[in-house]
Formats: sequence, C-alpha cells, structure tokens
Amino acid sequence: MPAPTQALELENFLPYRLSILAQIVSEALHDRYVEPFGLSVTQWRVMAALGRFAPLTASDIGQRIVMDKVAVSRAVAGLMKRRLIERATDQADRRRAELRLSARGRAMHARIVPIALAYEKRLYEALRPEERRSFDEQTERLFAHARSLRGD
Amino acid sequence: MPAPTQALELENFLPYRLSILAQIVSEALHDRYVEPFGLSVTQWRVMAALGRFAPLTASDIGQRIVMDKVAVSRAVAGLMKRRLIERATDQADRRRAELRLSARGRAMHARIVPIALAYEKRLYEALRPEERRSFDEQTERLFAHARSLRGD
DNA sequence: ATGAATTAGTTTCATATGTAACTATTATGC
DNA sequence: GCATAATAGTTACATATGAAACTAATTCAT
Repeated sequence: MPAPTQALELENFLPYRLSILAQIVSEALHDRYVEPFGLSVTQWRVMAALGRFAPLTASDIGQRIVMDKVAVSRAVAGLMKRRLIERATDQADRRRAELRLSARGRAMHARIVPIALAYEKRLYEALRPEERRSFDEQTERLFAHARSLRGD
Repeated sequence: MPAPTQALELENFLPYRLSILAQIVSEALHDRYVEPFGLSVTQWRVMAALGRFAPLTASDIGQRIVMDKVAVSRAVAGLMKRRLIERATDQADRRRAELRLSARGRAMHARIVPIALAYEKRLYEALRPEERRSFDEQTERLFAHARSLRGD
C-alpha cells in the first residue's frame, strides 16, 4: 500500500515560521523608525551601510547588504532626492559613483541608530543571555546552508 | 562629553538577519514548489491550511495563518479561478462561505507536501538534532515577544 | 586600435501588497 | 420593529518589488 501522505503543519513548518517572525519584526521597525522618518526599510539599510562604511558605490552596498542593484538604485534615488546622501562620480571610472551620507543624513542616522539598537535589545529579552549567541550562530548556519541549497 | 554613538552593524543586527534568512528560504520555496505549480506563496499557504483543516471560512484562514483578510480574499479568488478550491455559501449566515480543496486541489496538495517537507528536512540539516528543538522554541519565544512589543 | 563582451547603474513593465473605502448581510440598542 | 453598529468579504488606489531590457562607460581579445 502507498505511504500515507505526511501532514504539513504550517504553524510548525520552519520556512513559514521564519517568514512570519521576520515579518512581525519588520513591521515593528517600520513603526518605530522607518515610518516616523519617512524611510523605506531598504532606504534605511542603505543609510546604515553608508553610516559604517562610506564611501561605497551602489554595487558595494549590494554586496555588503543582501540587496540587488535595482533595489539599491531605487533607494539611492529616494535618498538623493531628500539630500540624505551625496553622490560623487568616480573620475577614473565614470560608471561608478561614490556615495556617502550628507550632514543631514548623518544627523538622521545618529537619531535612528539608538532607536534600532534599543528595539533589538528589547527583542533579545525573549532569549536568555547564553541563548543569544547560540541563536545567532544557528541563524548564521541556516542562512549559509539555505544559500548552498539554492538551485539544487 | 556626549556618549559616543553606538555602532549599528547591520550584518549582526537581529531584525536584519531574520529578514534575509526568511527571504532566502522563501526564494528557495518559490523555486521548488510555488513557481512550478503556478502558485503564489500566499495561495500555497491557503491550500496548506485547507488541506489540514477544511472546511474553513476566509476569516478562519486568516486566523489560522498570519494573513490579513485582503490577502486571503485575493488568494482565494486565484485558487477559485483555477478550480483548486470550492466555495459554499453558509445558508445560516450568507456573509460567510466555507472553503475546501477540490479534487484537483487535493491532488496538487498531495504532490506539493512531500516537496515542502523534503526541503524543510534539508534545511534542518544545518542544525544538530538537539539544536532543532531549542531553535524552534526560541523562534516561538521571539515571535510571541515581538508581538507583545507592538505599539510600545 | 577596434569590435565584442563586461560592468555600473537606470528605466520599464508586470505583479504583489497594504490601506482604506465599499457592498452585503447579520446583530444590537432602544 | 427600526435605525445603528458590527462583521464577512471585495474592490480600488497607491506604493513596492522582481525580472528583463536598456544606456553609458570600460575592458578584453585579437
């Protein structure tokens, strides 16, 4: 006789659980610092990357944070319009443009970072201190493994 | 002197890490069973919910899985058009309609479930068996905690 | 040196999603 | 009983996102 179909319990299905967890956290960020400052999540990520590593080109950003070049291009356009970042064409290779936060952008960045870190701290309260390291390490392994499973 | 701004290292920032992990897993699902069967992720979730708990109304589905009623309505419309689910208006309360998989829907569901479970199994290979339980429990706590932090 | 292939980045189009307004039906207060 | 509120679900609009086509600049092969 055929093997019975295994049951798929969505609420215990790892991909589903990861998805809704990420979603609810992302909504919280939106409420706390993205929406009040009029940024999209991707725009904020670009600002965060530039806050730490500027100057970066759009491609650099895409490599640093997991974001394709179209998303970076759109986020950059929005940030430029609001004068939160500055662009300087590389004279040696005029396809490239170095990006960095403007004074306005640095000021906003400095206001948002503490809010972001405070939220992360509160979120981590769900885990005991010794669990945090192992949880981070496990998410890292899951991420690397999921990547290695692509197209296979 | 003012406290120095703490650094926000995006690659170590929990919300960011959860987001990219969920995203890469979601892409893998898309490639494996959503796209081949022409379903969206939300459509598949509705089918999964009905596969286990039918009959359900659209509202029931929204409660079972984390999905607002507009998303459910759209997924249901798409699934109805492809005759993967059936709708029967509740005669006692004609606002409500009970949904269940059609024969076609059950057949597709039976084909997809093993693919989904096989992917989950491979994903879990990143964790040692004893880590899986604790990881699941920790994601559960994070989820509940993130929920409790909403609007606060 | 010049045509082909690469690379950086943008634009376009089709689709997905969230919010709010809307229809239809049922429940509630008086 | 009847007006009002609440509920189930859909539609409309505005915005977000992904894939592919496109422009411009540079590199490579010969």
